[in-house]
Amino acid sequence: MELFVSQFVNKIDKKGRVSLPSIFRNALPQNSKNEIILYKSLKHNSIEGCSSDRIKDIAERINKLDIFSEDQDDFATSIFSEIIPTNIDKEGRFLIPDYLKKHSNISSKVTFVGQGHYFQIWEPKAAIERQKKSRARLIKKKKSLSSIIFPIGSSNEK
Amino acid sequence: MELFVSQFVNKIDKKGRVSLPSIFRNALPQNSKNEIILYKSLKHNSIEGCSSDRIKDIAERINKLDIFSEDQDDFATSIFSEIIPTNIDKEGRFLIPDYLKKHSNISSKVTFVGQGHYFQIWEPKAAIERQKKSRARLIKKKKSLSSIIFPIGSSNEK
DNA sequence: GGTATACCCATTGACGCCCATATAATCCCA
DNA sequence: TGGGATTATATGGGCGTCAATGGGTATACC
Repeated sequence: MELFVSQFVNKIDKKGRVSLPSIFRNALPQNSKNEIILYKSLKHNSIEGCSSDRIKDIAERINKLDIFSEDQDDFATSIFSEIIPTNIDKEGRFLIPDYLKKHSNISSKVTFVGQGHYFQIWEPKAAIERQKKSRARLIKKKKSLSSIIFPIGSSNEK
Repeated sequence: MELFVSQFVNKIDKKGRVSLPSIFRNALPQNSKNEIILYKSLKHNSIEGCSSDRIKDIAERINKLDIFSEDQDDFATSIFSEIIPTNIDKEGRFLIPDYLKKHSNISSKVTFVGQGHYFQIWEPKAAIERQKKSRARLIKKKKSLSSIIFPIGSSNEK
């Protein structure tokens, strides 16, 4: 399966349309190239997107839960009600619903961030901030990890 | 099979008619696009709706329960006694019976909430409340039930 | 008759489809 | 390998279609 990788900044035009980056379009499965699914990120003020195939997989798993169970009800509400299918036009553009724009402070430009099986849509400045933090966290983790991996007689270089 | 997904707020007109959202109409099976089944939610002050095909599915599942069990009796009573088949007109609108409106405090507007194989109809403010709670619960449950929701919002970076 | 519901038609705004252009990327051939 | 030619991508805008809504009227049922 193709993955969503790399990063792109695109404009939102007067009509609210924005181009899905070409290589993201190519990463969509053959049978559903004209639709993507958008939803609020559970962790960030950003939007996440994926192919409809991916959602169908999840839907099947949820539907295998007991129809009268609490879990089934919770998942159904949290997931099915919060996802937005969005059509991609012949030029590869789509519309971002207003409430998702608000959620992520998006106005005139967006940054697409590949995340493998899905991608994120950020307000460009927020995307940069997020990247900095995430990088800093990684470096910090490496240090603590190295103290575990090389606990004794490790080089003292910091 | 098509699923009921996403959310829509629609108006109830003077005659009591309300449009079933277009993508919900499309999600109905080909053979029964002009009818939906309405019933009280067992859990909430909301209405639930689905295609007549789904009712047939549920009927089969109930049949498979032990015919002398209490569950069988309870389900049959609570489900089949109170469902309302409702016609959809040429413009895609239908009428919500008064007693269902009262049950869910509906007056001039409703929120349609996709739940996969079925959908809910809420008084708009109540819908927002319900969504907040359910989102909070999902985030809390995320880790223990990650096998199901992993595909969504699954960046595991902290 | 009075009430309720279905069908028909009209309006408005949003969205999809089509075409156009500029810039960037790629190709191809000398 | 250089440089013009071709193609692809991102973007802009016109216009027709459809969805949501409003309202008139016919039909049915009590």
